[in-house]
Amino acid sequence: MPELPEVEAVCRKLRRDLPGARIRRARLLRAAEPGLEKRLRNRRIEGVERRGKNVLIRLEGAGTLRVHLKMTGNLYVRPDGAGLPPTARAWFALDGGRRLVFDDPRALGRIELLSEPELERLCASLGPEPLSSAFSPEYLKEAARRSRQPVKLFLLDQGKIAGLGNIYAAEALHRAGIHPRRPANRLANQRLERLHGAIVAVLDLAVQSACNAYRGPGRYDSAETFPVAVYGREGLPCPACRRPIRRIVQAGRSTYYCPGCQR
DNA sequence: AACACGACCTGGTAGC
DNA sequence: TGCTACCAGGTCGTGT
Repeated sequence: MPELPEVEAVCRKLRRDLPGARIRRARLLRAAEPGLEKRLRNRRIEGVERRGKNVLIRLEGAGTLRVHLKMTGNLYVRPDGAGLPPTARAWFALDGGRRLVFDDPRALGRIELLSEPELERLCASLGPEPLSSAFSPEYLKEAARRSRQPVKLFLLDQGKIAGLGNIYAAEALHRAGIHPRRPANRLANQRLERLHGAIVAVLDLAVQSACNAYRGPGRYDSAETFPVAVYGREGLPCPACRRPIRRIVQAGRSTYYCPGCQR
């Protein structure tokens, strides 16, 4: 799924097409409550934003459409004639003969309409944006100090940092030379500063990769261009020290790391 | 508080 | 070929 970088790429593309467009008709097959369709009719789209892994589409006088892509969701604008993939879970007829399509093979993604207070509550439940100034080394030190969680799980907690997911958390830990099982509150300040830099560097690069990796309808192929060091590479040599990458399971999810580089 | 685990869903692939 | 088992970039609710 899309983690922050892929969601950011989706938002940037939508931002070229959506602002100012009007929703003529909405079809929500299984991604939202059916009553939503009527409430979206003839609404004008004001803008597109991202918060963590959420796509936020602001509607004039009607609140904000929140789209969560979960594992396999994608959101894009196509001409009407382009047809719908069989896994399209929702689409929105726009003016100008275009369609906003929510494609989600695994059907875990969700669309909901949030009122202003609901939107505020959502945003308040999320930690700082890792690519904003709110995510400082000082913030990371303070947050880590209060958590005894293994650092990998700490990084996945959206309430602490918004937008990191399984791939880039593992990649950031590898760059920072930190073992994923190490408790967050037992990391020295210097190592947390290094982790902070690694998170920002990994996400910056991944956003670039995700934005450049556009290959065609509904694909997010950042993995094609992002230089993955550990994720999904069990048994393959670490690019830094050549020792074989290990896979462990934390909270039911795979974590990949290098036993040589990460302590 | 912290952690494991199942649920939500479908599809791709490795192994027999 | 065809079946099964397991895996998957996320999150939430429940139980210990």
